Amino acid sequence: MRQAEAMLTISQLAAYAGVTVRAVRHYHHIGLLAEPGRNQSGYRIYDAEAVVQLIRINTLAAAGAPLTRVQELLDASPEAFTDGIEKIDKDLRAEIRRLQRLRQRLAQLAAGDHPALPPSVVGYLERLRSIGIDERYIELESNAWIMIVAQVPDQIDSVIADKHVELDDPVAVRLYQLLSSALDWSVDDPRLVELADCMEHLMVRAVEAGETGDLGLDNQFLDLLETSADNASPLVTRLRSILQERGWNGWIRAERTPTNTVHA
Amino acid sequence: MRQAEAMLTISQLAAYAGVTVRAVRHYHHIGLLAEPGRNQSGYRIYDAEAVVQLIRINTLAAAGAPLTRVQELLDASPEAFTDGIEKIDKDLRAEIRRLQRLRQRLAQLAAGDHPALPPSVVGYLERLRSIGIDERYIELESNAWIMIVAQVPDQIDSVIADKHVELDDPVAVRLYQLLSSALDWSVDDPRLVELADCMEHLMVRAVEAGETGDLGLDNQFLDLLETSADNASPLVTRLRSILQERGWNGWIRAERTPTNTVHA
DNA sequence: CTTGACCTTGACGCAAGGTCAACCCTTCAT
DNA sequence: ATGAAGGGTTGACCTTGCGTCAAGGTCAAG
Repeated sequence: MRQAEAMLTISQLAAYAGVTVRAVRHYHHIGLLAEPGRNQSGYRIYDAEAVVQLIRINTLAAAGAPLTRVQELLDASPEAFTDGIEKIDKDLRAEIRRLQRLRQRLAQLAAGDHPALPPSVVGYLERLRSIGIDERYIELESNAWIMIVAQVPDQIDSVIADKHVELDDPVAVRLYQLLSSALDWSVDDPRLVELADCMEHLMVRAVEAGETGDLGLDNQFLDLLETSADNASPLVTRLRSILQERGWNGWIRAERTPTNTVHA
Repeated sequence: MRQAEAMLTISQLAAYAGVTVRAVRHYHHIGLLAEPGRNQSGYRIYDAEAVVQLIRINTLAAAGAPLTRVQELLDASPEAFTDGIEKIDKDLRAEIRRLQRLRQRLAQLAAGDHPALPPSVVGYLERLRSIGIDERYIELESNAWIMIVAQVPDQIDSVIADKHVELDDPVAVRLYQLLSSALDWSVDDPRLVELADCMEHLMVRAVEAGETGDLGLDNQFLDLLETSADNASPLVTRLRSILQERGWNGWIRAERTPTNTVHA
């Protein structure tokens, strides 16, 4: 009777330690918290030691330690215990940093930013935007770059550097502006000729500069643009035929005729 | 063929988005990410849109949103979407604060502090320590207080205030010092008489002051001390008989004989 | 003497994947 | 051309840390 007064029921214990009754029973079940004595009716009765132990368990578990690890720690020597806590604390700090970085990503998501393109690519798209390229075209580019980055993530920065060099040529700027506005052209728009001129100009320069287009990946990129453009508009068919009339074989790829092929 | 070059396999997709292949398939399974097309051999092939979507999913899920909630958000209007993100961010901030508080608790655990006693009790134990009480006795007190707090958490501060008043009496201080050192006494230690004197003194004062000991909880506390003391040492038996010879009935409780009972 | 709040064990459910198994493609070095 | 490596496919069970019934026994209060 005296004993009983100084003892706690499971719900009192749980409430004190800030856990659920179910959790306490779970801890008993897996042997993490020793089964206490029972009273005459089979109720578990707990003493202060159980409270202390349960609070220890809860603290460690709440900090993210798996219950098996908690078990180990509680059984360990004091040094191993503090070592273990230090480790958990380290993980905790890492987790906090992770969550903080995540908040930034969330903010970008909310702002509608395109996620997960490397900074170099984002910078390049910014530059396109700054020369007045239509947002829809940027979207096409963005998607294309995602695929490229997915396939060759490590070469991306050098590729982007090349693209920046390309944009130093006013003709290239003009080309992108035309491509962008071409999204709204009708099939027989006369500006297509100017577009073809720009392309030819750039292709000639590329051949002169000895750019064989053999990066492998740049080819992929061009294939890609080609594909999406093909799907996008019949204008492309016209463009292709214009260039073919002038003796250009591949569309964007710089090779002229079977006679003066640039690469095998 | 052109198509295929601009497409990703499931492992490429997963790697790009920073998730496992299994997770992607899981998302397909629960309808969170649309099943893409297949190539001739039945492989799933993904486009840029899938990458973007998967990164959105991963960001939200990593932030702790349940996948069903992620689903809802992705299907929701832009306003609902940003609202939802705001909510998630709020939860994230709360989680970060929780983890930071947890780091403090962990530090206390590592330091060997007694966890989860309210500040008032900790202060009281400090005071006992400061008057030279043995650490083992403090441990007994600590356990006792845990049980008390567990049973009546809201009255604890006023109880502790009373205890502080009690300790303003030098006799009480002396009593605790004797109790503390009694842990090492042999059964027939002569200082037990002084201990009994102190107790009697305090009990007389209590009766004079009209303290009926009717807090209900204070009684519990005393029962408790009594119990643990009983278990602790045969000295208690002697002490009890000494006090009974002097006409004191209950041990620590302030009631003298059947004739002048203080409470019903 | 009946409520209503606890307690008991036992069993199933859940999220968010991990981890086989058993099999089919593709590719590359031999 | 061949066979091993290294993708991919479905399907089904395993895991963690409990939540949530179900089907009762217990206990204090009106």
